[in-house]
Amino acid sequence: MTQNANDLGITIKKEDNFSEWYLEVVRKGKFKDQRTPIKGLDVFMPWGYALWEKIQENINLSLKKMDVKNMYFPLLIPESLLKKEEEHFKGFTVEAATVTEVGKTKLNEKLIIRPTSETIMYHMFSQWIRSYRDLPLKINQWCNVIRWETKATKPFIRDREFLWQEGHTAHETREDAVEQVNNSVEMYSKLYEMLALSALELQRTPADTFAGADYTVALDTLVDDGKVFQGPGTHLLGQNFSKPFDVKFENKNEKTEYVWQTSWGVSTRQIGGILMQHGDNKGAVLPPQIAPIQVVITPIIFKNKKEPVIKASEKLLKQLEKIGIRTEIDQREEYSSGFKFNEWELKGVPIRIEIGPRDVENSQTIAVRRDTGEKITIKENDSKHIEKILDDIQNALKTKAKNDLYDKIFNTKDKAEFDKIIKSKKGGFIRANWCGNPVCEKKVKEDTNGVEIRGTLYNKKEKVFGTCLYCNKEAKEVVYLAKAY
RNA sequence: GGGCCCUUAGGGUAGUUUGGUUUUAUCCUCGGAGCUUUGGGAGCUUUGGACCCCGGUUCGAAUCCGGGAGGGCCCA
Repeated sequence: MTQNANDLGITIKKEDNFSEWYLEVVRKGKFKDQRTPIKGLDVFMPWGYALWEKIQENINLSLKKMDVKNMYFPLLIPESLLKKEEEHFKGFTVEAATVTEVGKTKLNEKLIIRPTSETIMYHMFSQWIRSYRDLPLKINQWCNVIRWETKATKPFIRDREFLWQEGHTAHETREDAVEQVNNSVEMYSKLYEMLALSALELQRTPADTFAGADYTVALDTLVDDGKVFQGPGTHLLGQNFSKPFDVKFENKNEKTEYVWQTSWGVSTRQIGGILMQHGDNKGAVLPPQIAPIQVVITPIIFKNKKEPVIKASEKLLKQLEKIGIRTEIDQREEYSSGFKFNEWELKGVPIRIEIGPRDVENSQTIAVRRDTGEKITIKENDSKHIEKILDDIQNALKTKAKNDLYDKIFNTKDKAEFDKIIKSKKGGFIRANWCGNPVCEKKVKEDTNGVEIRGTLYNKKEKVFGTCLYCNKEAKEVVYLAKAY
């Protein structure tokens, strides 16, 4: 290998310096380009954006099943509107960017670039909803939001601008709203199947609940360095917004009531999660279900032997496309085969197929698995075999993610055990018991360099098996703790 | 919120400590043109491309000082 080869590939090992490794994967796999003039506002490169499109496809299908309609709301929110729900306002103004002037004219009122759209949407909801016949109202929007991080940014994981979907629903009863929360959580766990990520569905503590919500459920994943990575969140807003925003309806008994609401979203942050979880020292490893290209065919072209190789490649392409496998032929002649192999490995395409003159003679091809590097001989016309390998890869990644998660949940029954495991400096989740006192919650985070209570299992009441991890008094809940990204 | 490090072509770097005819800035890679190649990052010829920004010190600044912006790491 030459010096050149080193520079083109991943030069930092995942196990040596996780953060730097991650940045190389993002850059060299051409997922994002960070070289913009403004911190935390990056360019999504086609390969990175294609992943987002796959996530959108998956979510849009689920939305359709739940009868949620896509809409679009304005980018700017008058400050007075954001202020209507006090907790919400407090939670978001710190990172909100505002528009204060146009040309040389100062605006009468600050316009806030949406950090999330509850307020602008519910202003409209109050005008649309009159009767129980208007409910449930279920809408979603795909958009960008701005949350101005002041310090550390990290592509996909912590950006100042990111893309997401935010779903918002209004219901007649609390029960209906809770059911929607359950449906949304299920939608996200389905998405996680596609991403081959494994997560705990955790209900956040009151201190960590979405600003203005009754409760929040979020999917927490572990990444390789043992830190927790927050995935999609779902919030039961209750009537906290419908009251200040005056979203009322007349029920069947002709009585006026406030609606019950939910909101939920998943962002481009997931892409970072995929790269962190599955990537290796050769670059990204994409789960087949989300990979924009699942199979890349690299014809090995020799002078005078080009025709049959290209012909065989095109034939295989057609076969694979016929059974719905996203396939591409890399016909570029200016690059050597070795160069192409490495490049597709950086990008994380699940299977590479090599077709050279020798293979054409033997009526076969060589498939190489991105996750294991295994070389598999595929007989001509056996495209089903390729399909099976794709399934195998998806399952292998999923299983690994699951093991990574469950291998890193450590049980502690009291303060002594908890302190001991903190000292041993393992990453991952700590499963412990908590008295429910927010003071203990706060102190624990302070004393442990940021290991925080992430919540309790959602919809699964666990039996307390010890005393509070901080005060050692009687515990009320089983909680999961971890250090967060 | 606190601390530390970094910024030289598209990417990676040498030079910065000790300011100067070694500086119209090194090497590799990269882009263009051409020829030869292609089973794990091919070779040759030719050509192109950079001192983050603003201000200060100085006869003279990539180099020293101040500020800003951008990038990164660690801690709360």
